[in-house]
Amino acid sequence: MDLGRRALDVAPELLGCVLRFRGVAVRLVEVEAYEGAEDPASHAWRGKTARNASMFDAGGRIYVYTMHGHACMNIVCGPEGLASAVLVRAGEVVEGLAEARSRRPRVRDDWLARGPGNLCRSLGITRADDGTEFGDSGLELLPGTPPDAVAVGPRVNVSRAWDRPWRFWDAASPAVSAAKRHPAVRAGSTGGQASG
DNA sequence: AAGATGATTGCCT
DNA sequence: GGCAATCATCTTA
Repeated sequence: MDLGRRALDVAPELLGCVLRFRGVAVRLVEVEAYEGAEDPASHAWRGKTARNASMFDAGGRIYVYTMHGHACMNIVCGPEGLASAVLVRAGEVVEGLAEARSRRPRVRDDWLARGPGNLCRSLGITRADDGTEFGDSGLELLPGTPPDAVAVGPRVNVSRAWDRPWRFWDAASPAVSAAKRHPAVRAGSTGGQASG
């Protein structure tokens, strides 16, 4: 995966890829692109701050922020200074199931990494991991099985630029979050209906 | 130093 | 579907 390109190009290709960290690996099934200064919904829209600094680094590391007490992670893309990143919203646990279960008790396996906060909890990612580079601390991004059908639609819970269809998800995955709130505006190869 | 905000979750109706 | 919980970060004074 070439993370030197902008997030909008990288995001759909990340679907199906496997993210491994701290004994748990997830197959990515839902992502959103955020395009820095040109994107009013991005944390980087108003420039660099102490919180989003790692977003401005060159692609190949993660940006982790906390929101309402939950951690959320982005895969930073593009050249240094662009602040282009892909929010990882959901995945399916494919490795370290016992470990993931212990971090999220009383949740069905399909939903262990459903939602950005839940995915980070399953992987053991916290704000302290902000800026970690792929290859460091056991953080890995591996090729995997791409979805049969990729659905595209507006991003979830953003108050600005809500109409940009920059959310991509595996139309067949039960781990995709919040599909009810926004309809798909376009669908991939098999034309799958995404929300359920 | 205090108040508003937000790329969320989970429980209640 | 609606809303309260909960908190780091940013804005404003």
